[in-house]
Amino acid sequence: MLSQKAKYALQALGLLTARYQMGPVLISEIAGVKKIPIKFLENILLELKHANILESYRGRTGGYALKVAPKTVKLSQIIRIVNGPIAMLSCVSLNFYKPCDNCTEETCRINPVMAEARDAVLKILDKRTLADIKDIEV
Amino acid sequence: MLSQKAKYALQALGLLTARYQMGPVLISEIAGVKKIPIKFLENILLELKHANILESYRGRTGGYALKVAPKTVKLSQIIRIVNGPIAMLSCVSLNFYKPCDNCTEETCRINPVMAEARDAVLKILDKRTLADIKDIEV
DNA sequence: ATAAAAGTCTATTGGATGAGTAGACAATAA
DNA sequence: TTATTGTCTACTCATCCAATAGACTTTTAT
Repeated sequence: MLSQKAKYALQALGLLTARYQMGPVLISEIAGVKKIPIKFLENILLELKHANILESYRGRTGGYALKVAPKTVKLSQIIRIVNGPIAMLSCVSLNFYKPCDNCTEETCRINPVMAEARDAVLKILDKRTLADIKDIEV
Repeated sequence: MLSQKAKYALQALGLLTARYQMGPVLISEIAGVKKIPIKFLENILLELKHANILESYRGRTGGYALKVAPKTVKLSQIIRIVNGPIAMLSCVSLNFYKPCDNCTEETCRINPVMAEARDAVLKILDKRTLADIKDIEV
């Protein structure tokens, strides 16, 4: 299951996508619309900024905005940033690979099934972008 | 990511599948072969027994054994028992459905993507059974 | 009978992780 | 120059997970 943080991130991005190229949006506005604790949302947006998904402006007319075109940001990318690996086992993770304890990958029969499951999910999450989760009403 | 408990469960089931219809296997033997803490493994096997996947025998010649044919037990079923929902959001879970907070499923654009991802995983995990993760050497 | 060996079950511990908070700081526009 | 906004580090609190403890029941072998 996705973490609360990941859900909030996707919701916030849905709003920011709808406001793409319409100037920065205040953290407090996003928090208000999406019912997200503001200080928690700060952390999340900052993390997405560090990952180069968002840009921010400080001072009076500050706020957050999408840094790149919505269609260029895959959902798989967002989930990896705010939620971690997509695979069910670290030993089949493409971006967070780590061998299991006591698991010889050569003879392990679980590994190939989980690799297949990972590919199935990625097939979905790689072809969907922020444009697909854009808020309808802004 | 699957929990440690789920990994251990799958490993233990791999061994018990290889020993199907060969009499009960001691918890201590499974623990030894698979390097699983014995008391932890006890809990896991008991849970699988309560879910009617395993049967047990007490006393001198006791142990655990598969209760049903390996091919009849889907991996999706095992994962739900020892790890919980397969879906990434509770609001798209088939077996553990629970609406998200503040999430109106009618306008939510994230929901349908996650439903699609869930189906993709289930397509894999529903067609694979214990027979597919059976240990090679016993 | 009875002792040894096995699973059963409830409760507890310790550590890690997650959600959320606090507060000082830096930058910017009016 | 001041109010407003984001930045950053650290912290708290609760929950969950992995693992353990120990008393209990059942069964088999002697």
